[in-house]
Amino acid sequence: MEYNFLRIEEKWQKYWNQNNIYKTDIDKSKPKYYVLDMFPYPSGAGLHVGHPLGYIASDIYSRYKTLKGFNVLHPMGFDAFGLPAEQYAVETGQHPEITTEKNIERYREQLDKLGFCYDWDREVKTCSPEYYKWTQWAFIRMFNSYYCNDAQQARPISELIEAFETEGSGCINAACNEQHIFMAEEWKAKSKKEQQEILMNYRIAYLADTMVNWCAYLGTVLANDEVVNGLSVRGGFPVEQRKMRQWSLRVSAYAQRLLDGLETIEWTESLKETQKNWIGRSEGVEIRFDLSPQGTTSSTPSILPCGERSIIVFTTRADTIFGVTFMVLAPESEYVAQIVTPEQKAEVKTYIASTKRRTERERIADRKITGVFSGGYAINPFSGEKVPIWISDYVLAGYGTGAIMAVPAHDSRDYAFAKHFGLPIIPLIDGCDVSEESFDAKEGVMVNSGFLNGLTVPEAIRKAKEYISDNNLGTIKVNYRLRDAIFSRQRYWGEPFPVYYQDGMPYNIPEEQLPLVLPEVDKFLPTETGEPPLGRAKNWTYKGYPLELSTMPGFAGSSAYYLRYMDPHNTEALVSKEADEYWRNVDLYIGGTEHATGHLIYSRFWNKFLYDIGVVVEQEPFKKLINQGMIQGCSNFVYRIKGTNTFVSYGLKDNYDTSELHVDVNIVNNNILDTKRFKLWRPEYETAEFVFEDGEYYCGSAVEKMSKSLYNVVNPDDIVVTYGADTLRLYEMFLGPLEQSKPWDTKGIDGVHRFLRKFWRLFHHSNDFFVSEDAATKDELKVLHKTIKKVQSDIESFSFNTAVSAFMICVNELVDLKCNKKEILEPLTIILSPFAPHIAEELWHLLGNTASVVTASFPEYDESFLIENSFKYPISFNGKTRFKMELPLDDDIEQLKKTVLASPQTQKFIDGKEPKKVIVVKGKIVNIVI
RNA sequence: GCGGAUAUGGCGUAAUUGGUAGCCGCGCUAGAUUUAGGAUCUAGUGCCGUAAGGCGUGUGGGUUCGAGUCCCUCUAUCCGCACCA
Repeated sequence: MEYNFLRIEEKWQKYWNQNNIYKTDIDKSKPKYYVLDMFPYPSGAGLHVGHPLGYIASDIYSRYKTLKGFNVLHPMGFDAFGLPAEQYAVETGQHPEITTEKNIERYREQLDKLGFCYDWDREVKTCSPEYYKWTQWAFIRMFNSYYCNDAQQARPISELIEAFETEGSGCINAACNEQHIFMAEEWKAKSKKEQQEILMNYRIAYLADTMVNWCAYLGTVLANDEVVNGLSVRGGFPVEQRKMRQWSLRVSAYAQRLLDGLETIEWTESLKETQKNWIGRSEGVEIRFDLSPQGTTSSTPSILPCGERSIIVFTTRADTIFGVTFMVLAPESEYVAQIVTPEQKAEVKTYIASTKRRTERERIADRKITGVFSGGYAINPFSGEKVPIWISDYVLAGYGTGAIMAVPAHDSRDYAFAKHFGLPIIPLIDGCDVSEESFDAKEGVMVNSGFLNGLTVPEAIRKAKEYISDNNLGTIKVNYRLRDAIFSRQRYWGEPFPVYYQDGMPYNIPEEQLPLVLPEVDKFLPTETGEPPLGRAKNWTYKGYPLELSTMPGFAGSSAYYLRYMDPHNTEALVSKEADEYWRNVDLYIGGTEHATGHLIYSRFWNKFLYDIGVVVEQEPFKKLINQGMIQGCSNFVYRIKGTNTFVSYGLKDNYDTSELHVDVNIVNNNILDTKRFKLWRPEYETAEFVFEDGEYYCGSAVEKMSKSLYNVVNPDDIVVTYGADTLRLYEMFLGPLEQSKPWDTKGIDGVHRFLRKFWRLFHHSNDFFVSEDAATKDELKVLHKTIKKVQSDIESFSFNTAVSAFMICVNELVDLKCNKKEILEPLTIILSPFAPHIAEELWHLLGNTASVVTASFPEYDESFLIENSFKYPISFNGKTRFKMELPLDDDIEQLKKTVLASPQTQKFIDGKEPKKVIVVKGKIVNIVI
């Protein structure tokens, strides 16, 4: 009986399915373990061999944890709202739901073939109303909450209203867009609409005019993480900055907690670093520069903050204030209008118009130094000097106060600007040379700096800060780069906002009337008047009031899905208290790095919000996170002689004028082209001729992204048919460390497949399953215990490649020992089962066990047996290892030394002399110095 | 520019965490079996050398009886952030 993987895999997949082997329930008698994969977006292309890498790893770990006695939650679902299905709908008119369902079905089929242990009863789809009801629900809660900076948590908006009614806004320290100062009486005198407008400033989900990334081609706004280098991540279309009225989530209020939380979770340093960069905390001061009287237009009354004629800037280098030689405002800054003098007005206007025309992409592409003098001056608060105020687009309106103090000697951007416009540069650090470039490092001793002279930079920063707060020149302030997340998308295929408009102000639909189901539309395009597709829906109103026309972005549905898996069918709550308190959070999360600044930030924010309002018990959603590497494609090329249909082999291509063409990797083996299949591949190659090299046609190769258009996609279904799911699983793990990216290489798969067949044959004699009931020998037991120990520690450290190797070594050794004993096979079956569940299950049953192997428990290894029987310690002389020696485990070091020194091998090396030194490490003789 | 990571045979990788560098697999070489191919089995395979031996973990240095592993220098590659004041 050969190893018939197709029969075995089909049989057991059916059995697991029918017997609900992977059904999970709350079981308080066992410790829980929650293993989660980042759920996929079901694209039309289906899975390629790269996708399952993380899924295989999480499946192995889940099965292992189950064998270890944990109650393991291992669910799967689909992130089903999104642009591709909608783009397809726009082009074909087919409803995105149909496309999505079809794709999900295909994904499910492919996943099932790999033998994963998902509890499919818990499947979630973000596009189903039962699911997005809770996305909408969370939105309403955010809408009805504000962020209290004192308590550092979200609080109900009703508390804010109460405070306004009793004490006015003075006592409130809350995250907001714009401070409003009013007394309780003033609040009460305001109209409902005015009150709502003020409250909108505080809500965690709020509507505001914000600068957004507008992608005209996609017809929607995008979040910051969806834009890279001024192009949309999806599609690569240009994105411009535009002011629009949009929903946003006040993620920035959580910046510090998002930062602090990183210290409590086991993520890789690089991922934490990425998030730290994205949050971008910087400590500094906000300092006030008063305007020089002749520098302002006397006709405009000042409405600047603090009620004074001044500019507030943010700096992390308070120590360099003596070196400020000019100031710069962002072109969009609200200060600009106040400061520009009549003489400069025309020039400034022209400049601002020109910066507006430039997209962000252009600004990044050609870093031309541009700017214009405003005509105004400010007073340096430290030196009393008068400094000119400029306007330039190198200062960002969205960060800090949109205005900076420029210290050209110690900031490279200010330096470039100063050189370009001929502004003075004052060096402040002893001995630094600023004739060619600025000195940006935070080191050295201060000079030219009044009361800071003689201090080192860190000391000077501290002292300057002290001086500023003592003299009421400004405040100590922490700034974050993290912005609020723009939450509206002018698209169809997303969650509708549970919001209607009355008198121009938004109000939420009552929670008990959720879900607000996505309406039908005739087309998936914007309306003729430029409204989002929902503008086409009939009766899209609530109690006669118009409903919001935007939908939520992709990250809305993926932000709390891990909670829904805990209690997926609950119609009363996102997750029940009981389920949440049992499952708590994800113990192991596996997925790609591409979500570092998107999903993984939003999810953490969303979770913290739910924590604040008492829905969840854990502050962090994902305790441990592993980023699996990408599996790249290995493309092959053929070389066609230009103007002919003749193809020349790789080694000879330089003798001809050729063009390089991608060829389907599935008709290439070992870089050798199957010319017959090549001719059949496409009609135009039917008459192809070849110039061979040693009788073969060799292809060129390169590592590229796995993609349909590069003909380098390897489909897991094909591998499963040829080798079986168990081989694919083992091979993907064997390829290398989980976190590393690596090219797919079909060549090596034979080795792994051979191993499984060898293992199978070891327990089959003349076509029958055969195991011996004899007791195992010491050597056989040693092989077993060594393997258990190694595989266990490898799984626990997620080193699955070495675990597979260990198993292969084990089988080789058992073959050498001709061991086919039940006593050995039974535990081996269990430890193999996470990796190759089908063959393990088959052997398990052939051994006469009826219950499924997943209910067995992971075998223990016997440490003392291993120690007793693992001998051969290396013995070195003068640091050079000469031989291995069998030594007993002995605490008596003196006795050990004697044994070693007395041995004939040692005598040969020390040649009768007395050794100078004997070094013993961990109870073993290691080195003898002669 | 700032930050993170990596560097070992022809290739993917391993090294009990400071103790025989190259496990396991691919590939390659030779042989056995087979009508042939495939499959299987046996032996070999870091480099130089007929051999003895020597050299070897990106570079240069250091600590140590002993370094792929620890410290410093440089180099290369990959990733993240980037007019963030």
